Amino acid sequence: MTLRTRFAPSPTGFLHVGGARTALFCYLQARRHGGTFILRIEDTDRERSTEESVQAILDGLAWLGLDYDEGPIFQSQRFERYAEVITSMLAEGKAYHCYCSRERIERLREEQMAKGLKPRYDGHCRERKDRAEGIQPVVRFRNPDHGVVRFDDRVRGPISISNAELDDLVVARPDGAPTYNFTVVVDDMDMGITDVIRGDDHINNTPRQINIYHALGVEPPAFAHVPMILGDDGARLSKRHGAVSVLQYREDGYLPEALLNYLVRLGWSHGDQEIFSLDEMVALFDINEVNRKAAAFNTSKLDWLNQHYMKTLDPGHVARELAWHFEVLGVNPSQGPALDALVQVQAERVTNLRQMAEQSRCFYQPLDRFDEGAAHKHLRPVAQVALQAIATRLSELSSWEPEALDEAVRLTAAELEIGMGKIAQPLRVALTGTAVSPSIDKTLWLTGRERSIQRIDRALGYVAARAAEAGSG
RNA sequence: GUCCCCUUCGUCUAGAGGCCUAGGACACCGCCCUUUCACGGCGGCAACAGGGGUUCGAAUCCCCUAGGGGACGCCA
Repeated sequence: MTLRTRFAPSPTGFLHVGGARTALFCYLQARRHGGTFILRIEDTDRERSTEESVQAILDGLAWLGLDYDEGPIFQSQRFERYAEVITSMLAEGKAYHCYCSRERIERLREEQMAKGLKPRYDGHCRERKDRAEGIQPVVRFRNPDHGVVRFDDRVRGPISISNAELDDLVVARPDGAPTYNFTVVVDDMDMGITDVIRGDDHINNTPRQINIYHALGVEPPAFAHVPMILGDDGARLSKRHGAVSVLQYREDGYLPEALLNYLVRLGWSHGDQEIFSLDEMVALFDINEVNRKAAAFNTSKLDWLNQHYMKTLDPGHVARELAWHFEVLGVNPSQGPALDALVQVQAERVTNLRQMAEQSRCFYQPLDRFDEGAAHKHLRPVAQVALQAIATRLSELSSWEPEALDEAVRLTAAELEIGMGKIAQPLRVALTGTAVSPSIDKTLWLTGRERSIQRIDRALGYVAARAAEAGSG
C-alpha cells in the first residue's frame, strides 16, 4: 500500500504559518516515502467558507512550492456521497434521528456542568421510533457505550480515552448538511489516506472518528498530531498576535526557502543541522521525530535564515523574487544594474527582499533629494576638493568595474593625502543620498558611470551653494 | 468543572541511565576586521519547573505538586 497524506484546510481564512507547517509535514511525509500528497478543501460550513480563502490557500501553497498530486477536492461537491453513507448508517442502526431541541441540549449541558460532569448528549432519542411532527431532526452517530479507544499517535505516542467520555455526535444537520467529524472520516476512507497529519487541536476528535471508522468497517489510518505554533510572545497565534498569511511573509520580503526551512525546524531537528534545502528535508524528515511541545515563532531566526538564503541561493533565482518587490514598489528595474548583480551586493546588508528593494531604489530611479543629516555631515565645503578630484578621475576611467573603481578611490585619497572616509562618505551621499550603502566601489559600480558623474556634479553644486551661504553669512 | 496533553538557555532545539563541567543555532554582549551600514572571525552570558522516589549513578525511569495548552458545537 502506498502512503497517502492530505492537507485539509477549511477555507475560512488565509493560509497561516501553522497550516503551512502542517502542509509541509504532509508533503514531506509523502515525498519521503514515494507517496501521494492530496489537497482537500473542507468547506462543509458554507456560511463561513469563502472563495477568497480558497484562493489564498492555493496561492500560499504555490508560493511555498508545496505541490500536491491530487486535488483540490472540495467537500462541498461530495454531499451526495455523505448522504449515501448517512442513509446506510441510519438503516443499519449505526446512527439515529434526534429531535432534541437546542434548548434541551443547552439545559442538559448546564446541568451537567453544574454537577461537575463533562457535558455530553444523554442519548435521549437513541431508541426513539416515532417522528416528531414539524421538527427536522439531526442525525447522531451511535457511539459505543463501553470500552476504550486507543491509538498510537506518531508524535504523541499512545493515547487512550474511555468511550464513557464520548457522546453521540451530530453527523448531519437538520438540512442534511454533514459535519466535520463525519466528513473527514468518509473522505479519508474514500481517498485511501494512510497518514493523517494535522494540528493537535484535533487530538480530542480522533477517538470519535476512530469509532466512526469502526462503524463503517474500516481500519483507521495512522495519526500524527503536530503541536501548534505560538506567537513571538509565547501566546497563542491569533490574528492579533501575528497569525499572518504566508503571503504576508512574501510581502515582508522573505523567500519561500527561508520560511520552509524555518517551519521544518519548528518541532523537528536533525542533530545540529540548521540549514535544509527542500530535497534534504525530503531525505531526512521523519514525522515520528516531531516534538510534542508547542513552539514559539521567532522572527529574528527567520530573518537570519532569510539572509542566509539571499546570500547563498542562485542570485538569478533570488532576483526573480526581488523583481516582484520592485514591482510592488512601482520601480522599473530595467533602467539600472542587473538584478542578480544587485542581489550579490545587497544580500549581506539586509535581512529581507523588501528592504533590499527599498534600499536599492537609487540605482534605478532619480535621486530626488539628499538625506538631511547625511548631507549636512558629509557634503560640506571641505568635501569639494575630494569630490572634484574623484569626478575627474572617474570620467577618465576606462573600466567601470569594482576593482578599477576601488583603485580610483584609493589613488585619489592617497593623492590628496586624506583618509578613505573623507572621500568615500561624501561620495556615498552624492551617489545615494544617504550615508549608508554598499562599499563605495560597489556603489559606484551599481550606480553606473553616467549616473555617478551626474550625481557628483549635483553634489558639488550643493556643496558650492553651502559654501556661498557660509561665506555670505 | 470534566477529559486529553505538554514542561532543557530569552527563543528553536540536542539529549533515549554513565560520553553532560548539559551540546548547537538565533538573539544579546565584548573584541577583531573596516570608507558607512553590514558580512565575516573570535570570545562571552544563559537552561534540565519544584519535590519525592528507583539506581552505584537520572535531564533521561516512576509518583506527586505547580504552571501551561487543548477539547468538551447542528465550527473545522
